[in-house]
Amino acid sequence: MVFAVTEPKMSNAAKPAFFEKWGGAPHSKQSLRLWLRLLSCSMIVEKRIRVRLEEEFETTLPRFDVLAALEREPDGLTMSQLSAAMMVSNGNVTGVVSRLIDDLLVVRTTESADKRVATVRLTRKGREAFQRMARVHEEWIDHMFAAMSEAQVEQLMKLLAAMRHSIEENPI
Amino acid sequence: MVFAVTEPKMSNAAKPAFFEKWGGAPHSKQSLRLWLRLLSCSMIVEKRIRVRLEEEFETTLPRFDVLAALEREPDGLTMSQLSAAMMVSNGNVTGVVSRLIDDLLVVRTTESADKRVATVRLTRKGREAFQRMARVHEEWIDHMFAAMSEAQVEQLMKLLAAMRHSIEENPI
DNA sequence: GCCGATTATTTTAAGTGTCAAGCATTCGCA
DNA sequence: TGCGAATGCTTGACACTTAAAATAATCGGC
Repeated sequence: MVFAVTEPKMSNAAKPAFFEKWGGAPHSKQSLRLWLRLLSCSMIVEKRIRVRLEEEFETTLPRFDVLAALEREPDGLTMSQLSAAMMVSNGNVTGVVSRLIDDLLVVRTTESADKRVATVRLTRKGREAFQRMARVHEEWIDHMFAAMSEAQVEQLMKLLAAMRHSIEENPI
Repeated sequence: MVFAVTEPKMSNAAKPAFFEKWGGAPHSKQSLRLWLRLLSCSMIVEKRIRVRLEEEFETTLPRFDVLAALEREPDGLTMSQLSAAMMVSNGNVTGVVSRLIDDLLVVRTTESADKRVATVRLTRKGREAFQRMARVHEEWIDHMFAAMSEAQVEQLMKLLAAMRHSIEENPI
């Protein structure tokens, strides 16, 4: 999981102001603890999904993600659109798509006037495979979060939105 | 993950096609949304840390994680303990540690009575390198979460603990 | 003491991820 | 019209990740 090209990077100019303001404060330790707790939740869920996708469908998360992105676009996506949608590098998408082509789940054509552009589309087999997986995938998630109340889920949604705001307002 | 990427935009056109078609009970849809939101926060922070570790220290997150685990154990850890601590496979640790040895940041010895066991320890250079990185790493995290109030952080800690409970009570 | 089972670790194969370099193709502009 | 720059994509080198096979050392029962 590494950053894609599209993510804006912070200039060094923004750094000093922050370090003086926050460095070493008690808030800091708590931030680190929060991050580690968030990360462990995320990693546990993600690993389970990976294992189950492998066990049930003999597939991987990146493959599932590509199919999910294409399922929403009947007219297909170019390789660049796909890599932007998945926030992974262009070269990475090439490999994942190649393997999906080998399995006849997607097709790649160059029907555009611009012969550089490759368009990727789900095949019927790919669409059916994805829909089968997506249904079960949602059940896994629902099951894992079953012990949380609606109120907790609501509250967590709000706080994560706040976190995301904070992250995006404060790029490193 | 595609889900993480597209999640923030899901209030637009993309949502109905996927969710209304495959969503089950309302709680289910909400669980999936929660997971996607959590994942996107986690991924953004993680990718930033990776990029910054590379830019500032020419190192990677797995290497940093190994050093962090060893820093807490002056007597070192065996390869198995290390792989358990990092929650990654045994074979994976072998490669990361090998590269750290090449850089003289850790040492691996077989001083135990049991000659199968390899013990890994930080070198002085490794300890100093880690401490330098850890200080800045904590500042990055603190900076990214700076816009959140103490109360929000507290609340989020509680809710994530609840989530973790739910996940562990409900293995897929 | 010996031999099979267990344990610790490494190796291997395949997939995922990055960046940088390379190859076509197309665009922009003189 | 033609030529250098920009664009879309693939390839290659390297790191990380897993599961499974291989290797090596120890343990246990006889």
